[in-house]
Amino acid sequence: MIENWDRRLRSQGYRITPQRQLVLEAVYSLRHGTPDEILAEVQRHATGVNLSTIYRALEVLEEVGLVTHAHIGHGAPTYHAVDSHTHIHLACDACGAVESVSADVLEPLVRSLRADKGYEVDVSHVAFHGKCRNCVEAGRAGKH
Amino acid sequence: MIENWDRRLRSQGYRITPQRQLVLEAVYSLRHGTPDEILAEVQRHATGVNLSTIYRALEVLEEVGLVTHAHIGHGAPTYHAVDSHTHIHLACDACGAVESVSADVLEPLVRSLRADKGYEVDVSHVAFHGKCRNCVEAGRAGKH
DNA sequence: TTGCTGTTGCAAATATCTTGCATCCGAAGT
DNA sequence: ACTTCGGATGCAAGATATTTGCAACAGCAA
Repeated sequence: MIENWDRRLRSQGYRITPQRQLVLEAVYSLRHGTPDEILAEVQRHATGVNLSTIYRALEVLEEVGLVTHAHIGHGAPTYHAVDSHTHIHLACDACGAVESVSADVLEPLVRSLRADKGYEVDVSHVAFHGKCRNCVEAGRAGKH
Repeated sequence: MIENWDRRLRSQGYRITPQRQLVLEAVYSLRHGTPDEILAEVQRHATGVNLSTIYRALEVLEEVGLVTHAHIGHGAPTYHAVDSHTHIHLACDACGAVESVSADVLEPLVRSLRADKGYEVDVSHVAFHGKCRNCVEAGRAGKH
């Protein structure tokens, strides 16, 4: 897990709690997950934790920059850890697979949007929809 | 509105109904809108139309390629017409504004993802999160 | 005009996320 | 270690968003 995650919380006036640590660990062990999935993972170690606590913990962890989320699917945001290696998501509408690629591929685009529009892309939040190699080759339709 | 929209429906075995036409018109007149907004627009002409009909109509219209949707905000997908001018959305997490830019800016990226990963990006579905020029300059925080 | 079958409206069911509140507990000060 | 204060949690109810079952309705091909 990340260095000094507890410092990050405390320095913003937040407390260190078992629940927050569990949520952060869950986000790390699942490489990315929805609040629901994170709840399930957390509950493997602490059954009593409530879903609302997951939401509140994720909100705080995001606030201090330990996790971010991206909207990959329909309504369920996907949270993932903020680590050294920022990545973006390629979601397949046909089979549901999600692959990650380095955010470096976005650099030229990010630069041009900044230059032309003054718009700052939140890179960690980027998710593309489309079809993965397998589904393209199999000619599968993308039902979303 | 698009040429032969009714043909598109009928050729896939769907029927032409007033509701579907109203929804399609609404999507055209709002340039993009959530199911809720589309309902409101439709109801300016036909009060009795039900929200579930909007959802079902959008599903069918998307199926035959007359509209698409992108996930701009949290849970609310935004639908827009499939017309000659494909565009992508730049959403501002600080002020909520959404601007559209031509999808052409994505071309190089799309090509490289296709070449390197075999992944086909659904361009009409792309939405970026970040901060718009105004909010960058004002130093506003992006609360999502 | 008729009949087959896709469509709609309505209400109820899901799914997802948020909030009020009483209780609990982290951590700073002693 | 003990106390105290305010942030954090669990629970249940509420708010939003979307889907679905079903009976009545309505395209449209013959």
